[in-house]
Order: sequence, then structure tokens, then C-alpha cells
Amino acid sequence: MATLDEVRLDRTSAQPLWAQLHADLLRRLEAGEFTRGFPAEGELREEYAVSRHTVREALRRIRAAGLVRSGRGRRSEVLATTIEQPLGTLYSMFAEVESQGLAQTSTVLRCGITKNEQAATALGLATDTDLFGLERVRLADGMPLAHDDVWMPASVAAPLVSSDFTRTALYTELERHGMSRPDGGRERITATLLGPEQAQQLGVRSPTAALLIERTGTLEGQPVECRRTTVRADRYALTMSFGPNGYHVGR
Amino acid sequence: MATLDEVRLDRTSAQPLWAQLHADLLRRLEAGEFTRGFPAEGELREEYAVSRHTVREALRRIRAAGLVRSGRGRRSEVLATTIEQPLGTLYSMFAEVESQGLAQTSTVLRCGITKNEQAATALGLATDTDLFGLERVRLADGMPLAHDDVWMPASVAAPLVSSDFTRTALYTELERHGMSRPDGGRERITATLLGPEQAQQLGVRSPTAALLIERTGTLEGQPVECRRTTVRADRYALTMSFGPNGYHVGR
DNA sequence: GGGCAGCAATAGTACGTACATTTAGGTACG
DNA sequence: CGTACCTAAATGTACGTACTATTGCTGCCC
Repeated sequence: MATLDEVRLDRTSAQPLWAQLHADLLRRLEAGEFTRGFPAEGELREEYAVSRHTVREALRRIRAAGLVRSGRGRRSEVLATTIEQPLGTLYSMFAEVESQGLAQTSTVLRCGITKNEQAATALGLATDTDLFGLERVRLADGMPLAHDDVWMPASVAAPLVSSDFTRTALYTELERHGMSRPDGGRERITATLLGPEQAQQLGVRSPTAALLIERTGTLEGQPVECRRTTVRADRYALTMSFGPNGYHVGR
Repeated sequence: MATLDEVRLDRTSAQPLWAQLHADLLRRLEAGEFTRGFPAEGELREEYAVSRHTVREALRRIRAAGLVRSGRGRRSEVLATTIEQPLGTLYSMFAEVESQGLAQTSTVLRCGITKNEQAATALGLATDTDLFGLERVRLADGMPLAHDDVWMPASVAAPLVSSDFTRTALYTELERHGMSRPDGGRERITATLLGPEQAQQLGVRSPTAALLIERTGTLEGQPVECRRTTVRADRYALTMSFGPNGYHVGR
């Protein structure tokens, strides 16, 4: 019952067989088809009617992406089902909060379309361009965690003015309106001394150090997001691990 | 004249042929043997007397490391001769300083073998283990940049006590004594308020925010370095870019 | 029931072949 | 002298085989 459809691969295509197989395996992984075990090389070979070499060429990339782990003698083991897009330290910080089971909410201080010279410049737009601005205090289980000020071009983010951000993440709302989240960007991380006003917003006494993260998010190379986040340093920190294969932010 | 010595590969070794070939090619790359062109697959095949498959298995890794670039029809092209190990935000920060042409020096506050309960615990050793400790203020062109306190097991780093660290980097000194620098680790980045003493050491007035980077460096999984660096946030920041293919710290 | 031996399954290594596709260079021709 | 074509070389793709090392399971024996 496994070899019903062997016709998923197009041998006349300009795309290599292994690339087609690779794409199909990624699709099936993401669909959760292999949660009860990843197929063996021989099974894939039979199912797709290709040589073992072709199967291994596709598997090589899936292994390299860290989605499955293999070893002599034992079947491949599924480690993850999606390639986690690294979206910067900010993303990983809030993901960390979430993973600790804390409820994330926000107090919205400002949400609307205005002009902002500084943010427009950072986005590479004319200084009088209409921008969507969202200013929040982010809370983890009711406890102030960060002050977040984000600007996006109104031409892109205008539909978001009517959204309720007290419980919803910006990117979730973006995707709900059919827009993509940034696929790249830059962050600048430094430390800052909290002034009386910000200290009060974050619920700490005034002369306190905080992490300041300035972020520019891009979509296909175009800057679409300019963000300034002040994070309480007494409760939260950035962690990163590194090794021969590069960096990993968080955990 | 190319096929003088074909005996570099040991077919009885437990290490795969491709791994031996891979190591030898890295060695020759680093030695600058291929600056006038990288050998073709067929030439390597002949020189090492292995199959094309084995050659390609080794080349695959060299390509993945970004050392050479290949393409249909044209010979492989050498892009770089050494693998740049990412050594964390700290490393990239000081590399940045260097790349700006600033002279890096240090004021050594302490350098010797003592015991340190906290550091020993962080290194996973008994609390009464002898440790090599080095405390410095790091300067860029004479201007204080960071306060750096690093601990390593004395069993590893004892030869370093007689080194002069006013102008030499720790890792350079490590390698001069035939030891390897860490190949991985973890960093924890947070913000801190400088006390009067540290503020004076860094040449700032007292209530100032600074970046605090706590780092554990490992070599082959074993912790070998425990570091605590306080960086002036008014002049220096961490920058990182990220995209679909992962993070890049610095620049 | 526990431990050990053997076996089958599986991925890793290593060899072979053939053809496709692209690039670079040389040659012939206008 | 330049262009167009052809050819050789190189890597990419795709197939085949065989053996090895490791794992996990099965079944036997104590």
C-alpha cells in the first residue's frame, strides 16, 4: 500500500531528481507525515523509484538542515519538522518567554498612522512618509518585560491600525492580513540607563541598566520594520551558543 | 611530476578515505599550495588513487565550508584558505575594533594561579581546583573599552602565567604554547550598572550602563574557559545580521 | 526472567560506469 | 580581425555494485 503513486518525480524537468525528492520530503516532513518514524533509504528508493545515490543526495541536505539525524545501523530519526527561521535575538527572547509557559500580553501605548522623521530615515523613506507606529509595554504573566516601539511603512502595514495588540503578536497579525514577516535584518544591541519615565513603565526604580535592541527588519532586501526595544536586564538576558558550525541564539 | 607520492592515504585506518583526503586538502589549502588554481577532480583522483566518489565526498565539505566554489564546466576556484571559526560575540567585537585600525592593549590587573570557587563551579571542576586567572582592562588606542576577567583550569593554562598580556591576546598566547583555542561555547549577554570602582577603571562616571557578557568556552565539549567581560556601552555595541541562512555576528 | 549470541536491517564507505551540461579555448571561415 | 562553431575538459547528475560497521531485535539457553 506504499507504492501507490510513484509519479511524483519528473525526470524531464530541468530540476535534478534529488532536488525534487528533497522538496517533497520537506513538504511531507512539515505535513507531519513522518512523526512516527522517518523512512529508510531503501524505502524511499523504492517509493520514488530512484537510485540510492539520489536518495542520499536529498537526505544529505535534510540532515544538514538538522531535520533528521542518521547513523550506521539505525533508522533516521526526525528531530524537527520545519526549518526554524532565525528571526533575531528579539524573536528568540520572546519565544523563550513563551516556552517557559508565561502568558505574553501587551499594554498598547500608541497604535496608528503618523509621521516620524527618525524612523522614516531608518527605513530609507522620505521623512514625511506616513508610517504605522505601534508602541507597547510587553508583559510576561503581567510582569513588565520590555518597552517596544516599532515602525513600518503605512503603505504596507496600514491594515494593522484596527488590530488589537494586547494579546496578539505583530507578526501573527501581519500574516493574518496576508503579509509576510521579515526574512532578514540587522540588530544592534547595547546597554542603556533607564530614565524615570521608562523605569516606571517597566516597574523598576530609576537608575537601572537595561538592554537596548535596535532592529531593522527586511523583506527581500527592502527594509519594512524599524524597532527599538528596551528590555529589563534584571530578569532577562540574551543567550547564544556557538561552535564550528556557527551561532545559535537562545537556549 | 605530480604523481610522486600517492601514499598519503591509509586504507587500513579507521578514518574514512574521504576524511583523510579532506584533512590533507585543508592542510594544503592553508599552506597556500592552491593559490594558482585548485586541482580538478580527475587530478585529485589520480594523485590520491581514489575513486571520484571519494574525491567528491571530500570536496563537498570543502565547498560547504566556503573555501572553494565549483560549477559545471569550470575548474574549482579557491575563495579562502582558512576556515574562520566564529568564536562568539566577544571575539567579533574585538575583531571589529582591530579592523578599525585601533591598537589593542591591556592593563593587567592580575595574572596567576589561584583558587576561585565560582569560576571552578562554572568550569565543572571541584571548588578547590587550581585555576589560571587573568584580569585585564582592555584598551583601544589607549581608551578603556572593557574589563575582562577570565579563568581557565591551571592544568591546561599554567604555562601562561609567565606571558605578557599587555599586548598579546590570550588565544594567541594559547596557540604559541601548542594549545587549541575553544571550538565552541555559550555566552550570556545582559546589561549591568557600573559600580564606582569599575566605572573608574573604564574611565566613565559612576551611574552608567554597560554590557555584561558571561562566556563559557569549550574544547571538544569540555569547558576550558570561563569569562566575564564588562563592555562600555556608550562607545561599543553588538551588531548582528540575520537572514534565511542564519545569523552573522558583527558587521 | 535475564543475559548472551546470532541475525536481519540499515546507514556508511568505496568502488565502478555513463551521460548531461556548462565552460573555456582553439580553429576555421567570412 | 572578429565571429561562429566545434571540441575538450570539467563538474553535475544518475545509475549500478559490493562490502563494512553498527544497531536493534529475536530467540535460545541458563
